[in-house]
Amino acid sequence: MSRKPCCVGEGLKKGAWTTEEDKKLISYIHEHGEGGWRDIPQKAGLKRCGKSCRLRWANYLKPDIKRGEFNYEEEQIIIMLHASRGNKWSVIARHLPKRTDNEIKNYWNTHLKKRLIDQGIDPVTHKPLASNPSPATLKSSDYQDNSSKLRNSEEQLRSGSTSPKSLPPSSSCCNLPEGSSSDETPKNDGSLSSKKRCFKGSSSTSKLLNKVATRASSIGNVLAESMEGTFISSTTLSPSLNDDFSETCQFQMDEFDPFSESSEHTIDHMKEDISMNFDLNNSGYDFSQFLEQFSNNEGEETENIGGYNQDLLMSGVSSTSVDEDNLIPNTTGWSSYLVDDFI
DNA sequence: AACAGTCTCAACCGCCTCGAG
DNA sequence: TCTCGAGGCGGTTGAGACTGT
Repeated sequence: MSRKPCCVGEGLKKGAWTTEEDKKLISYIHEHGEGGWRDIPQKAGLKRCGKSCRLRWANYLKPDIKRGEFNYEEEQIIIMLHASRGNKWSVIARHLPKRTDNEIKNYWNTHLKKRLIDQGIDPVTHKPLASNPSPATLKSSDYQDNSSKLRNSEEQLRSGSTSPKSLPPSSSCCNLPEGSSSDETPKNDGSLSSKKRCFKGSSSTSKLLNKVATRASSIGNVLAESMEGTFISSTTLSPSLNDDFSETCQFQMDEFDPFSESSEHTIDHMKEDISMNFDLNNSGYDFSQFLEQFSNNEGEETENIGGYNQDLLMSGVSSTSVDEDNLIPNTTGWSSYLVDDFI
């Protein structure tokens, strides 16, 4: 059954919006509020499709939209959530306040996806591609050289003094002086592409992405199972989450600490997402227990130095691959943990 | 300086979901 | 229960910006 198009394109304008059109739309919505999109073009004096108006408002004009580049932590959230939810951009957007699904989708397609591929990680499955060049091409000296820079850059990120594109690996690989690129807006000064190319060549980035992918894969599997309801049926949850589950997750809620507001927000939405897919009350599942379990696993995190845990990545059931020698104690946060492991 | 290739992202398209009648 | 329409969503496109030669 074919549907009638939402707007019959008689005299309707398409393409880029002009400032004048933006003003009209903003003015109208400020006065009348959102909704009734089909009628808005006529009432606002716009020769646009209602759908186009809604998109323009939602993706660009809405006052609480955070524009500009994604910061480091936002990237981690996107990667993790993509691992668990796939291309559910609207769901991912709910975990990133003030970001639109369209923006996240674009950022994934133009940046994150390519970077994962470059590092030998399948952006769809978040598992290694058939031939993963990353670990073999990484030099341990690279990690050491970059570790301090990574810390500095991350501090900049936290303080909001750096632009997201000047991510730790990016800035360090380019050997740019501290701060030289941090306050630039690539889109304005044309430096975006050069930075991007630097990023691709970063060995520390390889490591970082592998670690992120590892976590993404882990939390992705857990969340996916949870949301499908198979987690409850296939995992012993009573009286509490079992050890296998803990090891499988490889995910410590403490790591969210540096996210501050966003981490709280993220966790809340994770609860929401999971609760939407199965009845937590009936199952006896307690999300706070879930979080507590993760927190209590501090120190059980395992990684393979110089590469990443292939078993973990490949299987998503990582409990069989634990490197006891590389336990990470006293993780103070997701980001610092990632950085710490470079040392 | 000119051209070709590449990248980015705003915007569009078409399908899906959900609520009202 | 069914139909219809508004809004939402994810995939795709293409103009403009940028880079390399």
